[in-house]
Amino acid sequence: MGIRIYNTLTAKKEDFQPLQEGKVGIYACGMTVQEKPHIGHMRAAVVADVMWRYFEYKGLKVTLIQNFTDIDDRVIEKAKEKGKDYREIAGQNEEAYLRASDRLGIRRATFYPRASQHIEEIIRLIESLEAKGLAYAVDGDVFFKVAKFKGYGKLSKKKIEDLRAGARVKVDPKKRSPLDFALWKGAKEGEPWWESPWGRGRPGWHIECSAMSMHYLGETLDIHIGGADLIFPHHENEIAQSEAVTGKPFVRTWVHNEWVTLAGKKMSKSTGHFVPIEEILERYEPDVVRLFLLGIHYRSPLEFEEERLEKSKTALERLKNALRVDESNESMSRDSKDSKTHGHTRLFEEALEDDFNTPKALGVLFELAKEVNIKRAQTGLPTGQAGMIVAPGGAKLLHTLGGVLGLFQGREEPTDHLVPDLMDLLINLRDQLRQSNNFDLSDEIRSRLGNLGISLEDEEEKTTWKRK
RNA sequence: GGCGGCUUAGCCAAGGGGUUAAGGCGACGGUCUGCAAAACCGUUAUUCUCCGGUUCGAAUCCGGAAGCCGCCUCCA
Repeated sequence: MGIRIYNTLTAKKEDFQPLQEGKVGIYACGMTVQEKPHIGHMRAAVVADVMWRYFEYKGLKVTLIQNFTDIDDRVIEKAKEKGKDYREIAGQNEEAYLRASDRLGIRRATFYPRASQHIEEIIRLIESLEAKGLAYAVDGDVFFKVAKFKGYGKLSKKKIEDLRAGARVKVDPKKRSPLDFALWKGAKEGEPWWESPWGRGRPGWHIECSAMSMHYLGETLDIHIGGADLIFPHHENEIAQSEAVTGKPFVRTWVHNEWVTLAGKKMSKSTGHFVPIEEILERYEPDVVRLFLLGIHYRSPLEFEEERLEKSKTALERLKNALRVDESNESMSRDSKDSKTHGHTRLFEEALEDDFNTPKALGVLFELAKEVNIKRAQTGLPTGQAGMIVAPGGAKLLHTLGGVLGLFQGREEPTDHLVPDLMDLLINLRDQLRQSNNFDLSDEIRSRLGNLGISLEDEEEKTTWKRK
């Protein structure tokens, strides 16, 4: 079975076939950097990250382009508000984004182009639209003539007539039709600008993605991914601009993720109704957040609740406990011929190949964890050694498959040996107390370590410790 | 007004015409343990919002109702 992906354009799951054998080009709509990134931005990024990891697991080479919209009305507004240069605002939020992205183990995109760095390509694109009679300039602004593009509305399933009826936004009087959208905006006093054939100005919001995606990935992209709120008008407009110029299909598979909600309502930068990702990462380790995000299918809304993060935390512990094996033992790296684990691999792959069904894939991981634990219980060996017996097929596989979801990547592991050495010392002394039946004192040690965030587990042959 | 989505156990969440309706969290009982922890075993949905229909057979398909959410405007 190959990979099947739900395509917004056709409203169906389709067999995915890259344009070029063995290579996948993905363009991910990134954030407009007028505000801090929130958990919703990370959801979109994690979805793209898992796609990348799965494609790679299947031997495909992925190029992922993710833009930053650094020049746009909102960013300018924010800069004015704070009395700063727009580049400063954009830079700060970009950094915050990348910091959170790195912590969550989201792979760095191949490139992170910025709108402001591709003005030339943008201008060329607008010029060809103008030459083809699909764009018109009015007083320094340039608009796209929507009526001239057949198929407008095919992505969002909207009819032009309905849109007209529903238009409730004040229409720019310069537009010939309310549906037309800006490709280029003339600069007002005090705004950043670039020279152009239409005078000083800046690009409209939609054109940058067409220009940059085609610049890096070619005229037809395998996959374009973004939040469902971008379907209309953003992606609809991207299709219009791009296809009007090239005459080729712009994107083969459109992927849209649903959002993260807060109290049932969509998070949004513009309303301030959101939880910044950095605030969450102060309280939860990255894998907990990943588990939280992947615990529901990407096309369903996900409610942000503390309780769910807590559940994810406990659930992650379960996986990590199954994973605890003695890494010094070389049997860890052996491959297994265990048919049962092959079954798990197949189920895991089937889940992800069915439109990236991560909740189902996680279910397989939990079942696998159980297998590992059962073997451990049967052999009656302490964690490390029993882990080793099933590790090649069990714990090792769990680690590998978890890795496809971006879990257990060993980020932020302490490199300092002092703590482990001190723990060995403490455990050793406590063992002596236990052997002499001094349980009051040994329990006190355990309890006080607990207060420091360290839990001890006494097994038959040895005591293990971990951070809570 | 136009268009789309969702409703599965105490909570979260897969499934999507026919074997026992995945999995996680929680709860209860048991095993193990000096006591714990971790882990294991057992119990926790005769039923999938409601009402009709199609079918030998529906949680799954069709029609309708109710509730919730979204897009049509900046948003991941």
